[in-house]
Amino acid sequence: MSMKNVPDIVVGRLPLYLRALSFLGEEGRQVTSSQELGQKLGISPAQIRKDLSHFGEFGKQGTGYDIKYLSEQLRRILKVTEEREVALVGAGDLGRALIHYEGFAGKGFRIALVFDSNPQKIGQTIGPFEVLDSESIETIVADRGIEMAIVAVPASAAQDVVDALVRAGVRAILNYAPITVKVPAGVQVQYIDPVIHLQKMTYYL
Amino acid sequence: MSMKNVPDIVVGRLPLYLRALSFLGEEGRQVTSSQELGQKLGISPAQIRKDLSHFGEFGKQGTGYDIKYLSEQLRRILKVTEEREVALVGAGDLGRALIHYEGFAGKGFRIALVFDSNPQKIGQTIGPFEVLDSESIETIVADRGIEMAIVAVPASAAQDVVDALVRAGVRAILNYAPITVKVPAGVQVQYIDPVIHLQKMTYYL
DNA sequence: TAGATTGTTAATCGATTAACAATC
DNA sequence: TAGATTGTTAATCGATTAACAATC
Repeated sequence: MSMKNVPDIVVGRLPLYLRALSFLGEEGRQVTSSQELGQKLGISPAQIRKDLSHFGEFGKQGTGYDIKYLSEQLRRILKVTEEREVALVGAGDLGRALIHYEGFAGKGFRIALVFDSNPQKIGQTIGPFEVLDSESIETIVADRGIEMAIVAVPASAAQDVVDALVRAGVRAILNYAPITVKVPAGVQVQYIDPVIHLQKMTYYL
Repeated sequence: MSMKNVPDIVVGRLPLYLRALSFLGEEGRQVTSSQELGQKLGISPAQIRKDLSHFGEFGKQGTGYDIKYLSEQLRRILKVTEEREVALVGAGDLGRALIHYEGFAGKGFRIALVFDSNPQKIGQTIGPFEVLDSESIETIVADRGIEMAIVAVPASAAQDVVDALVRAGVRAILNYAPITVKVPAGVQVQYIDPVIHLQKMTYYL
């Protein structure tokens, strides 16, 4: 199904295209062009057309791209047409923020389980969730067939949590802990660390 | 002061090197090598040496790098030897999580001001902060000479907040709102959006 | 038709890697 | 010394851009 050999960096831009298209759609727009998208995203029009050409032909010469159609195609390519269940580990401040975050809806994800290892938090109710014991990650996540997880625990706990998730069959992890974790081949990890982003910028100040 | 023309992508890796060195230091280690760092970060040793060579010579043949010394040099290069004050806009769940986040300490940043536009939140105390009215961003941030900010408001409010920050003299913004914002040349923006990271990974599932 | 914009090719540009002399 | 690892060069690899025929 997925095209032969699309560079990672190209795949990484598709979600940005999809997000920009969503905004245009919400503004009631019907069509757009590689030029307009590029303008909004700070990416050259040529690059956008080249990126899309890895997956097919989605535009019309002289007209541009139908926003709804291209959005559908990108959702299909990215496999976010359905909402996937995501396990969240860590019910601290960040975990709570993620539970209450409304930005997942309609973008392909839904938090389905929440774990924490703190006995004071286990059993507690946060939003629509009862916090489960992290000890049960392996059994519950595996039973439910969940493939994605978000790790929002302290750095010291992150590797153990990731190991448990991997044993449970999770194949994609978004890690908020400020540590590079080890995972077997075939398991993907993405990192979010505000310090890293801030430090990148101070160099240029 | 800053070296001629170091590629962005190289600058972007320096914080990762610094973070890895910090961990090694905390483990009591004295020296490391490009090979070990590469192993931990999933980056080739040659690339690490090349990256560092943009800024000087920090290692010893046959031995490797003194962890403390290289850390100091990287902190100097990244300009995170002192703690910079950061303005936080948005005192919702995410804002609270950032206020309570302990990972900024010692990494070069300290949240110094917190703003929100919700009258119910203004004046409230969160951790050590009184929440200030977003209307006062321009005056207060400018008075205090703050150059960096974190935006943790809904997408619909983000551009206005960014505009106010820019008018206040902020030159580096970490934006958690899922929207690409417009800023004048000379102002940097970094983005954190969990949906984007998750969507990148589903492609490979 | 005239104007606009795609998809694609070829050229350019830049980043990564392999290899090794230098040297600790 | 022998072994290890740096800093750097040159080669390779890959990504971006410019340009344009095709065509809506």
